Amino acid sequence: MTDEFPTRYDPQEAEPRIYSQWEKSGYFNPDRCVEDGITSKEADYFSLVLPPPNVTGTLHLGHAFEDTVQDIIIRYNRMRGKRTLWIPGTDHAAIATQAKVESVLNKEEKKNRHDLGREEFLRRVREFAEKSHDTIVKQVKRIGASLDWSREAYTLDEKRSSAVKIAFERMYGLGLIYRGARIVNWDPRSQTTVSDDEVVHEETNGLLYTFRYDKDFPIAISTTRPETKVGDVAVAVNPKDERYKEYVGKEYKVKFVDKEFVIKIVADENIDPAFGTGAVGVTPAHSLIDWEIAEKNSLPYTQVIDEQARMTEAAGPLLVGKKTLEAREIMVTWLKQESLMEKEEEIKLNLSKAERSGGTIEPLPKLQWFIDVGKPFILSDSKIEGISSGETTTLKEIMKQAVSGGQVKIIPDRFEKVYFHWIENLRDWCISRQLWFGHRIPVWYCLKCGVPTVNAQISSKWFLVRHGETDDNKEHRASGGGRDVPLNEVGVAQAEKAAEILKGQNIGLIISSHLTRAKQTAEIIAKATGAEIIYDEELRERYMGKVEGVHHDEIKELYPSFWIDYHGKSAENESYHETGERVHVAFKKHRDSHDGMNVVVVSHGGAIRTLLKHLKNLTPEETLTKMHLIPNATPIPIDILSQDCTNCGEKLFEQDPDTLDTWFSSGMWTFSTLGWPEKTKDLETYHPNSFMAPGYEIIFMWVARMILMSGALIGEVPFRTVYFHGIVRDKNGQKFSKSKGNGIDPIDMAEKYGADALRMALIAGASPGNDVKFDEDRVRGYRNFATKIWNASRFLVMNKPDSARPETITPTKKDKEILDGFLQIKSEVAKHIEEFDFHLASEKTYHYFWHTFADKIIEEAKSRLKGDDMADQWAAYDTLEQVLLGSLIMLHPFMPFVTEEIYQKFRPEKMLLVERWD
RNA sequence: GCGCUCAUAGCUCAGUGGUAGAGCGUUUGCAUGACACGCAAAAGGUCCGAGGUUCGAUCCCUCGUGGGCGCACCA
Repeated sequence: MTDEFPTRYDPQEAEPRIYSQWEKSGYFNPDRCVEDGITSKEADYFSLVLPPPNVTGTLHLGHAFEDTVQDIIIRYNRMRGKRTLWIPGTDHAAIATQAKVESVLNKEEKKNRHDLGREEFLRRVREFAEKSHDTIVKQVKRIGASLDWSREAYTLDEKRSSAVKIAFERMYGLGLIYRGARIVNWDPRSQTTVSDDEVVHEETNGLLYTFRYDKDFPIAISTTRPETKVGDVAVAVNPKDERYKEYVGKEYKVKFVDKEFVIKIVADENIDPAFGTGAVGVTPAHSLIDWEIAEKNSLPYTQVIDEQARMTEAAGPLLVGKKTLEAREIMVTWLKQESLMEKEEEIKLNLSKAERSGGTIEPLPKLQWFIDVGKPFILSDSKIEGISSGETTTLKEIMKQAVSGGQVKIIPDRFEKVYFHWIENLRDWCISRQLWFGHRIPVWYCLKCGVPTVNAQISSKWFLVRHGETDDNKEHRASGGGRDVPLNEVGVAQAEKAAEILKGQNIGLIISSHLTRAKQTAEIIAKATGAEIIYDEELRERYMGKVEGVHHDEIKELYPSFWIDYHGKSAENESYHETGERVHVAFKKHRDSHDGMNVVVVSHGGAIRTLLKHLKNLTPEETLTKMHLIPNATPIPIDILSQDCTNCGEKLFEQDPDTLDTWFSSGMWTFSTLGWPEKTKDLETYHPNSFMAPGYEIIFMWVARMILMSGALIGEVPFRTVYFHGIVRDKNGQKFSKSKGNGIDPIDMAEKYGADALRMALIAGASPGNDVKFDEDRVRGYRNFATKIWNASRFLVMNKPDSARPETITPTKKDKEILDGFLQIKSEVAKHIEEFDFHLASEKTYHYFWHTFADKIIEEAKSRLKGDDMADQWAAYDTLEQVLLGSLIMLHPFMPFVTEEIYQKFRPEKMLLVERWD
């Protein structure tokens, strides 16, 4: 017996073996438990869903901690006989993952995402995400998390994508999602908008400048950003401010920098008379507050900063094209030269930064999609306490009610205050992101009139493809319908890349220009897609007459209007106008005769450009100046929807290029994982979730959004209890982060000391909502504890009485006391778990096992086991065994591996995982 | 500015209205037939400061000091 019970337990060997045994049993899946009669069909449910880790790399100790908390409660409830479901999954984490891949790309290949193009970049991101996913799954399993892998989900998988689409449509239909021009937080570094919650404030030292627009202007204003002042339209003062009362309502013409302005004096409550001069220059385009003041007073706006954080043309010749900081210096110098500067003083100010990229947020007016949190709508089917079905409510109200009505219990309760406070200050949620990785916004704009269609299915897709590169292209020679040159090497590679992209698009037909460069491109695509090619000369490039093959610079000299005159024919060429007409007619003909299939059209730069002029209803000027040149071998998708444009009846659409805020899909996590929008059995059975264990740092980003989405879409709260755990920090209280290099891989800890030890170390010192400082010494301590459990069990095996087990064992008074004592502890532990005091529960089991069971009970039993009284030997042993097995049950949620391993040595036919606690 | 939170043994942290606990560390014995990742014993704390409530406070209240964090403003 001692052969198979060495003095040391080896977690590294045992843990993976035990995990796969559990997996094979299928008992992580509640359906299986019911089938095998382990769980009653009528039993209560207990469900939770794993907060999906971001596929940005690997898990850290914080995840291990989070997983442990959940695993404890799920194992406990499973052993209590409930139908327990814990669903695993991962989050695509749009901005975080994209940023990660971009930074790798930049480091390793010195490229940005635009160098690769949308499709290729996304392929790389997916590849990366998949790798991360695999690592993450391995890690989660190593920790011992008893997740039902058969239900694994991903926020970007097919089911979740379709759920997102339907959610968007429904919320749009309810008027909860709208498109509007508003001031948004623009991150110039990652070139996207971000939500208010993704902005962090950093205190910095700044200068407050006080100046006048010109000498005759009656009021001096204060600002920290003089460069934005060229976008001013008004000066706002407090209505009670006596100094300025006489000016309110008046308009002044000013000459400022090199522009003429009209500045109106307005009154606004929000202005603090004590700050600066008590007068503020109102810059609606670059400040949210100013935007609101402008709205109230019907003032116009001038955008003077662009998406690159550079000054626009509207900023005037002195500043145009300059970075904002440069522009600031220029402004300050100018103000001083003109003697308009009255004061400069140092002040502290908060700089807004994008949480992910660190870019300085630039508030800009942009046309974006928003969720309206204050809009009244009818919640048709409500199970939310305090809001009845059919009642008019708002998203804010739902979020408030869910918690104040007690349906969502927040632990620890101090976070309720934080939650309510956030809701009070909540503004509309900007959900569109200018990122590539994520759920594409399910909105199509009519190519012709631009009107959006939301509730739509794609019935077929057309792709316009310009041929790959030729030597003419490379050497900047005009290459029209009169020249027939082949692809060069680069061009072939480009065509192959395009073919790769189109391969997955179920292409039914390729229609190509007959010119060699197009033909070659089409053939490469045909090979990859298996589609047939038909040729149409009408799709040829614009005929360039006398300049065919001539270098672009030379053309500019010879025929200056050649590239810019839409109707020009000066080089005996075909005009752009003529080309467009020709190609458009051809395109229309093909469109009509190849309905319902996905088609690739291979043509040329000028031809596609002028075709798009017709399709998009552009002016000649827009076509030639504003529209970008068509890149080689990059498919331009055009969607044909199941319905025509409701505004103009046209059939061709392009999808909104933006993607959704990643929290939009994570907000649906509790029900999208259960199969929503289908009315699945899972959804009916397991929603709302019983429990949820996120970190308190995502209370707004995620938890509030889950309550919002769940309320809006299914009229339910997402979960009953939300338990906020703290952040795991290093020994010195620092957050773990890659940049600090203090990261610890939970796998390393599990390999070194065992997952059981790691779990105990994480959970034992952690009261709800408080941060945990991680100390390897503690892990070692609990590794020792695992060994203690092991050896106490070993003692029992070695000291089992030799005689035959008697029919009946009569416990002594002492035995009864011991058993009563144990049951007392066990019920206390159960109570702690049920009250989510996992730290108390784990410490109590620890203390009992070591210092009561091992140190006292076993020690005291030794003399009885060695005594002469056979019956008493058995009585003593039987008590020990009962307490041991009971303790293993009690310890199992915390230390699942070692307890399972030992339990099966005593009860080979059983599995502790599904043994009953009571 | 508003709010939250923490301050307990050398370190990291639990905890309680009746003068305190764990892990690691330290000291002293022990190779005691389960376990040296152990056993037995021990040292070590005016439970941040001041005041209040109470028969009694480390725990409740007020103020203060010093950390951490959130939110808002930031012209």
